[in-house]
Amino acid sequence: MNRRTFHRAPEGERRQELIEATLDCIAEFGLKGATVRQIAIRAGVTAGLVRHYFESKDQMVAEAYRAVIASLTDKAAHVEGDPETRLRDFIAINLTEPVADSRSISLWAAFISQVRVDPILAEIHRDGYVTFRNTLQDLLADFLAVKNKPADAETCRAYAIAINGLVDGLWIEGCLAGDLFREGELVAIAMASVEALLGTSIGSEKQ
Amino acid sequence: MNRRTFHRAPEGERRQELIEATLDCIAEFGLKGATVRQIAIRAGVTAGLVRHYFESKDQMVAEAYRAVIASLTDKAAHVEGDPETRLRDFIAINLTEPVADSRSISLWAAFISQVRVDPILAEIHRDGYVTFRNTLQDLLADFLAVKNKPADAETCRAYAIAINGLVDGLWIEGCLAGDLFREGELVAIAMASVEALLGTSIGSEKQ
DNA sequence: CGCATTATTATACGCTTGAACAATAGCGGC
DNA sequence: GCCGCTATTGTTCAAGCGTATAATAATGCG
Repeated sequence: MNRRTFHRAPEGERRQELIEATLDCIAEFGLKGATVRQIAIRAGVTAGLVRHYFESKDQMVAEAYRAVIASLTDKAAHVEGDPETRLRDFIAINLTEPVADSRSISLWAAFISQVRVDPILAEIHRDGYVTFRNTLQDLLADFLAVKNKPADAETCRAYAIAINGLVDGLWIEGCLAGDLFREGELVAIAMASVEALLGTSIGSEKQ
Repeated sequence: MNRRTFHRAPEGERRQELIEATLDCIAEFGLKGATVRQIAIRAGVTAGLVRHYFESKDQMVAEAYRAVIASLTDKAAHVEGDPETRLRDFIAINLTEPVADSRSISLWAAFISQVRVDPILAEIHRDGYVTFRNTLQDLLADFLAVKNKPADAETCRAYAIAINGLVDGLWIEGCLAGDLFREGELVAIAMASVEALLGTSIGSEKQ
């Protein structure tokens, strides 16, 4: 009756492994397929360990949601360069892998479907959404200023809502039916659409 | 030990009730909370009855997904009038209740998160998406023809992708954070955006 | 009205779930 | 090199899952 050998992982590392395993299971089997046992197998540990790192499975799932939102927003929030470049990069990043792929949207959708059910997830979601749209709104304000266009708060708000919607919608199309589009087609359509919306070139032909 | 009294429902009716109850449970408790027992309670019957109407729970859920897609697409697919009116109505319908509300997106997201997992749901999804985008593409072709604008297939395709993305994205924003917008704001932004994208008035100021 | 049909209830079964807990193996400090 | 600490294992438990099935009440037909 021998017990398995194992190694004691450094504190934060094992937590991160468990969160990653949670996301893998949700993406592969859906929320209801992401059981404590399945997650433990994926992480290469036994089920009991989950409760050593997290107060409950629900808490682990909530932290996994934070990780998903971070992966979807971090890259786009850290674009650099002049406003025009940043706007172009913002669009391109959100419509290209790894942000735009079927795993991302499976994870996103799994959590969104729980937002109405679980107030904790709802709060995490709201924070992420507001941050994302504010990032875009600031970016647009800088861009319009450079282009000598009206950049009052109300105008920027409307543009941010529209472009946020456009990017989100194209992101979904790309994630769910990527095979229906040609290479680079979605990014090109997004660039052209944003230029039409803002009535200004964003230099997308330079790309 | 008395047995409950009950009434024998006409064939199709009880099926419909069970599907509605399934959707109610998914919206309220999430996919994993939509158990056979919970669904039966919601429908006012006992759990055993489910298997009298459906081969399995999975089959019932798949039919429920078909019902969701129908509820999201039927109204918009049956707009009437001249092309300009149809385009306006198409946009307005998709961004107004009952299509745009938090229950709709919870249901939609719950199923989307399973599309990668379940091939049957994937097929239902694909059919719905293609139909929806083709409806929009045909509508745009009619509209552009009336406006004496270029309406070749490639142009219509690009416009359909962009506007479909825009409408989907605004739909999500409205569903998930309706309280962040003023009454009619999303529809107004959508109309203005579509006009900018197409470079043509769609008569939205008449509304 | 009585009978056959079947929609519906009620109960049971085997399995999986999240959680609890005692036993133990790895590891850092001395 | 041993020892104490604790991260990890392995087992157990009650609850809930989807499904199967037998009993029964409602309904339509002669």
